[in-house]
Amino acid sequence: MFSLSEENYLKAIFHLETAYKTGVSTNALAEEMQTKASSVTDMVKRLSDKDLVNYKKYQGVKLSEAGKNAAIEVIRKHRLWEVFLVEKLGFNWDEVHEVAEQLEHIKSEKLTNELDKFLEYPKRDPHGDPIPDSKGNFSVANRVLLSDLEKGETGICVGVKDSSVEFLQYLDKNRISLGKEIEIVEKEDFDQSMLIKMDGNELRISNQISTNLFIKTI
Amino acid sequence: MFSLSEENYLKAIFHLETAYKTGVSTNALAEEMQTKASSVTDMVKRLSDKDLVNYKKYQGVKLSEAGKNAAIEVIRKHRLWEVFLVEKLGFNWDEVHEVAEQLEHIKSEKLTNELDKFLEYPKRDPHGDPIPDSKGNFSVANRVLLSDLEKGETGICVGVKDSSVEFLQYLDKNRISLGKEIEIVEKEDFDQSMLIKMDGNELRISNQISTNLFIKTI
DNA sequence: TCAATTTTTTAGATAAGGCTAAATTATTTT
DNA sequence: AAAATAATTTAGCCTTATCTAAAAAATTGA
Repeated sequence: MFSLSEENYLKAIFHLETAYKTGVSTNALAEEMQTKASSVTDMVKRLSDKDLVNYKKYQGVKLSEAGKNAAIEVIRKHRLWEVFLVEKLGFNWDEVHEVAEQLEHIKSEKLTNELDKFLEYPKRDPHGDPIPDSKGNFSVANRVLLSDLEKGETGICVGVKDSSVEFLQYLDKNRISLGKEIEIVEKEDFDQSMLIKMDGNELRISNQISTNLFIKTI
Repeated sequence: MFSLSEENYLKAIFHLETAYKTGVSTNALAEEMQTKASSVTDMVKRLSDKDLVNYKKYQGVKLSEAGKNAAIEVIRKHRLWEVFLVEKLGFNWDEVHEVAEQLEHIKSEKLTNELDKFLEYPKRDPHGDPIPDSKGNFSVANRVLLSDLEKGETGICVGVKDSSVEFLQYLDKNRISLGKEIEIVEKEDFDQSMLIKMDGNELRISNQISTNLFIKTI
């Protein structure tokens, strides 16, 4: 079994690896983990001793097969608990992250799998992120950013890239939620802001918003 | 907030205090915590610095009001999660302890209270132990041990004192569960074993069994 | 009561995980 | 290609929670 700290590092490395499709630098990992580079070096050595990562001095770090499996297991638990909190306990999607960060470290294979069953094997968490199944398989999304759509195109909102409380509350305030159909009425060349149409209403959104919304085109 | 270790100590002190209605000795606490007396002394000093316990050298330890509240909160969470595991995820009553030991440390008042609501404010956990409400109030049991009943008396099984896997599995094997009506057919003076009647069948049980079953007389 | 025994505390170590400051290696710039 | 800058690692220290061994206090019992 892995310690809480080890699991958090593995998860962070996994996220950086998939986001940038490259080895992860010490500094990037320190930034992600909100800690110091020297602490990262220490931990990365320990993970390397346990063969959870491949690490060579000054050359960053990559997850091994075992490390990747461990990271995916943590992510699976995190996302299942998020579904539980929203679907069963009535949490809002901006309230679940912190609690799921704790719940994701509970060690019990039976618990994870029974929870999965209880939730009827959800495919996505409340932010639209895919939930790995018990074998670690992700349903890979074919989704694009709203900012990639052109004037006249239409799509369905299927996920958020940024899942900070602030962004999620902005979306709530503007009635944007997963499943909503969005049409690009106008796209401003100067600042990339967009006028969109949703539920028959028009709404102007900045580039910072449209680059954080995942869309499935129809 | 308290560390995992602090919470476990507070819980252990609470259990020993209520079981023996007296201050808790270093050795007793070491035994309960499966650790060494010297480790207990260290921790007890830390708890005392935080005013969670009252401690004087060589005189054992007692929970302060704050310490008692913290302990009850952990116990509340433990027992609510046990109900969740059994009622919602289909765990058996001998499988829940280990997982609940982890879940009891999750910090989120909202989570605890929403879980309580989701479970419809259960009064007792799967072993018959009372669940404190959000204010920390226990429904105190008026229950006796099966071993206290005399020949001819009848009662309903309402809880177990020992909730080890072994004992619980023994009970399952013999179809003894909470809510069952039990009649004392015969009581053996020599070894205190009993012949009991349950569901129309007779069963002989040892003193070790009857001193670990809580009964409500009718 | 005073010696023997038991209980509890102190002292000194250890391991995980983190920090700061200094040293070292890589990468850019000129 | 040397100098400047950035990234990374090392060294040494801190905290929490644990341990063993030894010392001290409390209790028991002859």
